[in-house]
Amino acid sequence: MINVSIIEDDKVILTNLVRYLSRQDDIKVGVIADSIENFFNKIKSPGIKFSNEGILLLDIGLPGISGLEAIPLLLRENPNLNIIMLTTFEEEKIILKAMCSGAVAYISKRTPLKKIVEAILIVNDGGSYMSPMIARDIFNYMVKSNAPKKKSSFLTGRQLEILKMIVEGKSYRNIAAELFISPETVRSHIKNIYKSLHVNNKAEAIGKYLNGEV
Amino acid sequence: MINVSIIEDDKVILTNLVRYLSRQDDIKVGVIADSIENFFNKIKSPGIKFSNEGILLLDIGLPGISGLEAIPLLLRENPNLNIIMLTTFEEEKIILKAMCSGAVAYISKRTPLKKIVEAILIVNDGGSYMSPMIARDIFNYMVKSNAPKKKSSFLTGRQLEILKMIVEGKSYRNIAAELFISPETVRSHIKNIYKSLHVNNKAEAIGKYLNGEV
DNA sequence: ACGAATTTCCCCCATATGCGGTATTGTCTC
DNA sequence: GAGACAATACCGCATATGGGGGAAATTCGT
Repeated sequence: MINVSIIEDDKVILTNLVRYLSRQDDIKVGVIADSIENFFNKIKSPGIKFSNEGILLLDIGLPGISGLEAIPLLLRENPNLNIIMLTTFEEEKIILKAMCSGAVAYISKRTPLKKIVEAILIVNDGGSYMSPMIARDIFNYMVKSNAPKKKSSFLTGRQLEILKMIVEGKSYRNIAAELFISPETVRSHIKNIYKSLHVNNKAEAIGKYLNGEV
Repeated sequence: MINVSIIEDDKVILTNLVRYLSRQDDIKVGVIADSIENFFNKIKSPGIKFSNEGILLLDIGLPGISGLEAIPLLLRENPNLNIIMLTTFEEEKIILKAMCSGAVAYISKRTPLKKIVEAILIVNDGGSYMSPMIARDIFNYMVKSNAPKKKSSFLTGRQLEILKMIVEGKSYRNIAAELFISPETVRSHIKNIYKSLHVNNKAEAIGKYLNGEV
């Protein structure tokens, strides 16, 4: 039995959700609220028992504290809560922010109720659900954030190999041993790496590497 | 009608896929191959027509050139190709790499054929499909890379201050000068930082810092 | 096949870094 | 007021690192 709580300010959507979810065999509708404040009041009141290990359907556009802002608050109190964001906005930035805040799934309110139930089951199973358009946005984001990194790479294969080992914290000596070359050679390579990257010490080189500037 | 090509070295899986996909109304099976090399040969041979605007199901673990390595090659020639990765490995790193390389969807081979067709339709529609477990991995990745700033911070304010300067590539001497303290003090702090972080050189400390582990 | 680029190796020398100690001062807590 | 800890500072020593050279072998591109 999956305990599903809901925070949603739109009466119509909320009613439909509660009605539909109540009919599902494996789902038990828990606390329902129309705002974050309201929700916190309810779960603190003695009459209501809130399962803090279940699933929370959370509207992103709430009056007062927004759903987005509420994610960290909710997770701090209930770290095992699985939050599924509900929203009408499928904008990339909001999605990314929600994901980074700790929500585990993201569903458009236009999604049929049946799919929402499916998402709940998936999340309960340790998975994560994304509407296809949202998934595509995320893919695009990932591609975007990684594609323009290939611009540079002034470095030769050997140099890159050695730089990686530097980043891993290996000493010249270790690198030399691992590559079966002389430490002097390693030093030479590193001098050249520094010249190519326009840096003059390990720290900056590592910084550039880890920032994808290599 | 969606044109779906397939590169997959496992005969059984390939046969099943082709048979099942052929039966679908909206799908036309295009070029099939068991390796990247084979695929390129086929699409270059005059007898075979390859729709470079369709969908390509691409196995990630191919002999010779791997599916992962092939993504950029394929996309360079056919920028409008939608690549769906097929794989048995649902490891986070591979997924991220595939996504970053330009694949638009990622499906486990364990996924039922019906779901694979669903994914093809979604991708054809401009969306993106991810198996739930993969989606969860991605969420976790996003969260990890942005949220966990609270976890650690074993470091005192002064230590953190100094670590930041280390990361910026400053020498002990520079740091000392900037903080109006003795270089010896800086050395002391750094010794303590290393102890706290369980590292024993700059490189590892910088790595931890830039990976958000501090 | 020739030159460019890459990879390999060595020298010297100054400084930086890592690790082992020890010690003083102030602050905070119990 | 004892104990813990942060911040300050110092010493010595071994190794690591950065910068300056030079030079041979190998691979690569055209």
